Amino acid sequence: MQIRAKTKIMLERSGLTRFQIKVLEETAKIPKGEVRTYKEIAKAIGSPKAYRAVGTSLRKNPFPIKIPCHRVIKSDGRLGKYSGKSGPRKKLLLESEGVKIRQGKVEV
DNA sequence: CAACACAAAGTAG
DNA sequence: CTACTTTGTGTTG
Repeated sequence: MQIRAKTKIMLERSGLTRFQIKVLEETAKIPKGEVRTYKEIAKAIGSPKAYRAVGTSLRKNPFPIKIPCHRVIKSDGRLGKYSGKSGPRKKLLLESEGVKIRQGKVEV
């Protein structure tokens, strides 16, 4: 699912930064059944070291409807804090999309 | 300025 | 292997 020009304008208008827009676009481009690491996202938007900023941005997730943040994981295959303690949501979501989990890690 | 849904390399166990 | 520390980046409070 790709973000449309209209949506982008909407994002900018929502008070997001350029960095955010790119993060959201990249995240929205992740195909079903696949995952992308924070690092890959950061690299894709031009700041390979801003992986942390990516996480911060997704955490604030302006559009949870359009942005499947559960497809964004850590570089070593772990899910990250999205799963947290409130229950295995990220894991279940990913598994439902065809991503296999191996002992807390995404299948490599 | 401090914290954060991170990464990588170093040290310690 | 896990856990903790430091450095780097951008957003949030």
